[in-house]
Amino acid sequence: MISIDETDWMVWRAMELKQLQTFKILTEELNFTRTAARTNYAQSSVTAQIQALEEEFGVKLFERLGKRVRLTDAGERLVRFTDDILRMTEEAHVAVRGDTEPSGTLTISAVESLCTYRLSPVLAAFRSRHPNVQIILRTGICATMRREVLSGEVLGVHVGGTGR
Amino acid sequence: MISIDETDWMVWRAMELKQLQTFKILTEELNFTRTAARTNYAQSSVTAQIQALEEEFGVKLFERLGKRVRLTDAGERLVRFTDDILRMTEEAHVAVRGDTEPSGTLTISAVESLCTYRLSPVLAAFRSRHPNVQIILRTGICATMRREVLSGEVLGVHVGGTGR
DNA sequence: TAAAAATACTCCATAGGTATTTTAT
DNA sequence: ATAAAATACCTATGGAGTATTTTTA
Repeated sequence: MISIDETDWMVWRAMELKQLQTFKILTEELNFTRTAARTNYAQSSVTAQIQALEEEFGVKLFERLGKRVRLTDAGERLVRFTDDILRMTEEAHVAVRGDTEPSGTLTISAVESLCTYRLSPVLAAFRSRHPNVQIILRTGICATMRREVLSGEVLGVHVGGTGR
Repeated sequence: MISIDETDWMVWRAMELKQLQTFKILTEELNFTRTAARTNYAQSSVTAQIQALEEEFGVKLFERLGKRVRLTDAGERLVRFTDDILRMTEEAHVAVRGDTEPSGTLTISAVESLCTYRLSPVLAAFRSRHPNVQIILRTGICATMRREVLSGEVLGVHVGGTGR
């Protein structure tokens, strides 16, 4: 006789913060398409993420009533936790960096060739490490980097002062 | 003049629960190799996960002193959050499933061929959906499934009564 | 019939593994 | 000399996208 139990195995954890973030926004929007827009996912990706959560929990989180989307009871229960969990991850970010994190403004003067070939990857790395530092490039145009920034090749950076 | 700022971008969220789980175990073990064993990752994967966290936070979480590994101050700060975050995800699992989740013992009698070719994938799926159900197979040996279970092909299931 | 979610499929980034090198004791 | 972490490299998985179908108001 073979007995299968799970008591001394860690529960399989497929749920990820990324999904909880999407879930949270969907609870606000109650609309997959708008949620996709807000999260920069495709609509089908939102569906997939929510389905993955529903599969993990073994319950439906939303009722799909044609054009109406409603939270189920299980979804209501999850919402309380996700708010806390996501808030706590934000706090962790702040707390862990602590005081050691430089902030302020960094102004860099450079000739264009240097800027093009050397600086942009360095800045991308620097910025990912020190997001509280405002970076100002004191050079003419630096077309290549500007293109990279605008096209999103340099992650999470954008050219300021031009609207938005 | 090009000005780069991040103020109206959502903070990039790369941190995932999977990594926090590994981080937590590493804080207990203070040893990458043992952590790999406990988490069923390769040692290099543990390194990669921790490095990803360190990159996201922009600080070292552990001091590597040759054979000694120690938590940094930043690591100490993170540890408080991860405990809460991970505990909360566990609670979410329980709460969301609520009363709708079946529990108890499921006993199945089957001939060995059925068990081998049909049952084991079904059971794996069933079990991932209903982890509180104890499954008992009432057949002779069912060698194939036993092998799958022991070798980990059937995720998170193990043969009970043989001392872990 | 229109608006929204689910499905089918495709692709590629990357998470994770293996093998090796580096490092500190 | 040894034990442990980092690195280099590769591979396969699955997350995310596009296009399409299904659904129901």
